[in-house]
Amino acid sequence: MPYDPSAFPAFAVTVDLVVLTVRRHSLCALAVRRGEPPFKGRWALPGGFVRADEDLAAAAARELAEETGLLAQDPTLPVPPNAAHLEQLATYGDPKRDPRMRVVSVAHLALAPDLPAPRAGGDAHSVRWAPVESLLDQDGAFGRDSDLAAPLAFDHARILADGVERARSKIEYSSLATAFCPQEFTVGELRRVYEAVWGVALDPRNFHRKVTGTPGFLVPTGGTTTRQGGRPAQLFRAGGATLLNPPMLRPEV
Amino acid sequence: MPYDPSAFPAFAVTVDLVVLTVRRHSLCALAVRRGEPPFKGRWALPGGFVRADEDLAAAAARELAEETGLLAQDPTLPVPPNAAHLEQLATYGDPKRDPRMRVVSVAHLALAPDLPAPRAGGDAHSVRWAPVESLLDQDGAFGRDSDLAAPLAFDHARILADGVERARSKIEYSSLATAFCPQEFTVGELRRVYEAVWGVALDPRNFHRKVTGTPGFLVPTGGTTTRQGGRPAQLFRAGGATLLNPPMLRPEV
DNA sequence: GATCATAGTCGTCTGCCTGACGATAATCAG
DNA sequence: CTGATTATCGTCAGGCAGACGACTATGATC
Repeated sequence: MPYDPSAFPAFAVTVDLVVLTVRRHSLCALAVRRGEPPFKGRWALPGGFVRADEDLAAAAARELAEETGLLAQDPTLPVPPNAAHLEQLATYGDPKRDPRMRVVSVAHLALAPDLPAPRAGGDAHSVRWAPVESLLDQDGAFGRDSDLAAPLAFDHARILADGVERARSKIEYSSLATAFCPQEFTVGELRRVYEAVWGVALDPRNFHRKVTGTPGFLVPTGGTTTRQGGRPAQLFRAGGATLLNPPMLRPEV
Repeated sequence: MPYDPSAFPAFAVTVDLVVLTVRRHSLCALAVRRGEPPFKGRWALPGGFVRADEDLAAAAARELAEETGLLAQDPTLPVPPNAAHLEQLATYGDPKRDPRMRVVSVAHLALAPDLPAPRAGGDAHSVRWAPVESLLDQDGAFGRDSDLAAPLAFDHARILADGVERARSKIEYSSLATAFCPQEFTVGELRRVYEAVWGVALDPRNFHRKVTGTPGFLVPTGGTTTRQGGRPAQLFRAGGATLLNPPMLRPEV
């Protein structure tokens, strides 16, 4: 294990972000259009270089804020209205993943509520929310006329797929699905998050029983809302519980 | 997102290994003694630089083979007798984690059966299996006379703790516990793996019912053994199933 | 060889949780 | 007022897990 500082290969280190949200009953990811080669004009995940004196999580939080205006959640602070969950996903370092040089990318996963306003910064033509199926669909089933038909740049399709799978499995045994909801939400809204992330339909009655019967998962705020139509629904906030036991298993195929 | 190859900070990238095994009913990790500063003489996780044209997984497999003679499992090949499970764990990149320079370490988790022979290569004084509790015990409860009393070098205690937690949670919902067993093993041996990893006692009858009743988890080889004493036990191999559904939840506290 | 300790294997019972689904409640659109 | 929509409560059967009794097959000990 030689440790001569001049005797190691130099790498570039980046962070790439899988930013997920639920809009219109569909799981969407943030994509940016590349303005330079390689893959110029293609869609890619947001990301950028880690600075020389910057922690990986800090770099991911900075990129997230630059692209979306969202703040990474700090457990020691009260939750601001534009907080997103941020966690490290995995690291991708295939020597050929970037044709120009050796780049190791530490991918992060961010889960955000549906943003009412377009993102701060960046122009609307080069950054957008897109349903994950269309981003992952390499065969162009979403139509040749769509500029989303081309696969994502670099190995970003793989990174996105890994991030989606992480989100899908993690909401099974944690309360992470609330990260997709605004601060106050109804049981039905939370159920639609599960349905969008898993791509299945859930029984509203059993779901209601499960989430309201799990101690610490939801705390009622006392208010009600009819924003979904129909009978007014109770509003809840996320409770302190982070681990669901027993988990809510997604339905079999 | 500027991409000028000369305009990015240079990082060193290493892989560190959390190699776990079960010996004498106790979860143990591989530790190496550092021969040079910083942290000279302290115990650390095995690891080393990623080579200029080497994939991260390949670097981890190489280090694993160098330290233990174990081969990383390749799903496309028949399982050799000295195969170990290897997966990426997480990446650690605090700017101050190495006092000499900026080093980003991609930690990997390896699960291996108890090795009957000492490791090939390396001398016995600088590499050893140690119970994870003693490695993680920073307060020296294992005695000042033990050279294990000092905490692990760098942020390796944190990495080890993350690896142990990954292993603990992953054997809940996967068949990964078989990676700690030899190719053929009994239900009782598998149960002792769970008990060692979780640090709890499990009911032998319920455990037997669960693992033999889960399709694809275990396949009987037809043989029996009495190496544990008592009534001869059936021998099994790991089946094709990798996901346990429903999972085997570890008992509450 | 009888006895004992040890480990493995098969059953039983009870309670909890889930999936399926009926029924009722409270709103809005016509 | 009627119907559509969503929320919420209840019921029931099946599956699974925890607790634990019973029996089996070996080696060790007397």
